[in-house]
Amino acid sequence: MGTTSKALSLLNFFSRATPEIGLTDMARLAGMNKATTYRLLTDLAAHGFVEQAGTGREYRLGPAFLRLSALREAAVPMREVAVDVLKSLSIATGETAHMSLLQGGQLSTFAFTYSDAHGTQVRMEDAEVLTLHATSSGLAVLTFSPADLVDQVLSQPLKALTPETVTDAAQIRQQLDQCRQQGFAVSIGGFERDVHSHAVPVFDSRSNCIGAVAVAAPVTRMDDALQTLIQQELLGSAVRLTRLLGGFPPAHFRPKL
Amino acid sequence: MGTTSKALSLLNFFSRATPEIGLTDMARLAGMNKATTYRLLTDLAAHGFVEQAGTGREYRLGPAFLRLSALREAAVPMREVAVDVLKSLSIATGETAHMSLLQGGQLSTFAFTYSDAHGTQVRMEDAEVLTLHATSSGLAVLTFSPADLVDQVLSQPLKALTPETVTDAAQIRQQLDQCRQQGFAVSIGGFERDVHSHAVPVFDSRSNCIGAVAVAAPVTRMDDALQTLIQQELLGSAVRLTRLLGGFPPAHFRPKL
DNA sequence: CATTGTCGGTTCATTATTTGAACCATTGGT
DNA sequence: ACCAATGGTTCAAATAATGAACCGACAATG
Repeated sequence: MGTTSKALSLLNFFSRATPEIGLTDMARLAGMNKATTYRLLTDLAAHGFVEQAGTGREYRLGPAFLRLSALREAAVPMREVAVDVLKSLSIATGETAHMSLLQGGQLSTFAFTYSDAHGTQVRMEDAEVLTLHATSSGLAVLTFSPADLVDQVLSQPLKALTPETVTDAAQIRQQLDQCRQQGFAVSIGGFERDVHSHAVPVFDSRSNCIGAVAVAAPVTRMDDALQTLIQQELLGSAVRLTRLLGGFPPAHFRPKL
Repeated sequence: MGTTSKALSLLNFFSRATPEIGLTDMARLAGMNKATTYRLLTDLAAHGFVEQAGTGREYRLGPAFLRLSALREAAVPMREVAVDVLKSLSIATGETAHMSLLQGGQLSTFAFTYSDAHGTQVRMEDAEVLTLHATSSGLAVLTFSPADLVDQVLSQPLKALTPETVTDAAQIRQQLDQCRQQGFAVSIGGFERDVHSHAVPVFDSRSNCIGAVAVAAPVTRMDDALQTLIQQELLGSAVRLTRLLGGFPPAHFRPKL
């Protein structure tokens, strides 16, 4: 791995749960020498990609991202486009709609909309990491990802996030087959208890799967009629989103509408 | 310069005006070999920091920034805090208020609010680069920056953005002296014609100047009363913002209120 | 329709940078 | 007063970055 990649990979250790990381911890997390880690962090800090909170304190993500994400959004108004599509999706289904993006092997939510049709709704958080094996979005993405990513994910021990999480690799592969046939993936309580979610992949201009659109509803509200509605709306929204983002569904994405 | 810094510095060439840059152009801009540039861009692309638009197309900023800026904002809700302060500032003055951040020698706007007190108002753009010598924010930042940054900026030929832009280094140093005494900087039509703006620096926890708050009004509306109002409100807002962001004004920032 | 220029991308011997074990200096807990 | 952390630093050894030249593809040009 090149030096640049090492430096950039450090940024992936920051998360909602651990927004600040000390030098020693970071070195251990990255499996790198402390001196190396220090120099990389210093380089990142010089460009505002990380900063140190107080005096001699831990590192956290820097202010550069504010500027660069504003520029990105100005060049490619992805979030705006996504929110538009998600909004109508959540209105049509009466449930929470969200979109996630795959970046460096991690899937994280980047936009979501709520419906006000019901008092209860599934709550989302920005930039939350969605496990690939335990969410409908993850399954949808895996289904249309290169085999080596699938193998890599499924060869590791799979963590059960709820009692309902499917952690058996063979069983997950079955789910992927089903998703390939139906065009959408399903997860019932696999990520959060009492949440039933459907997801459909989204593709870029080279037909690589870049993420997924999903609708999440409380299991108590889910019935056949709602499932059918969600599946139809979701497939339509995902295809529309793919097109709006300048992407093309691959040849092997043939949902039976 | 280390490899990491080189890679990160490539990102600075993207701007609102040039959101996409080809390999050859990028190499020329960065003054680096094409092969080097290619490898760096590839590394950046692997982490989602840049991406290629179509097939064999130019590079642009990638989707990683969406995620990382969301995480940054979750850890350090700077924008939220800033917008709150700016909102009351623009209400109090009846004019456009904005805040800019200094990153890697570049000052760029990262939040702004409008007032609806008048039909005309100064318009802002997100992530717009503010020149250090031709804007009130730039002058405010320079005033409280290390001498070497000031020297570096003023030793280069200064570009005139309007007929009113002050491009004489000695004259600018006078403006900096005045800002040091008054606590705020002023620019009349130096960046955009017919815009009269005031700015006050903002500091971090180590009392380094990290940016500025400013109020921009049409020159036609500016009179003594408005100037006094803006200066008072601005100084108060900047100090409040510095505190809210966990910063401390340095010993030599002594505005006479 | 051949010519030329430019583009993104690739190669590989040379070279300069990164690396990491050991070492400081501080801090905070016991 | 001690010990065990921490962030930060050093310098010879090892490795990764570098850049001139080179491709193949495409577009404009004559």
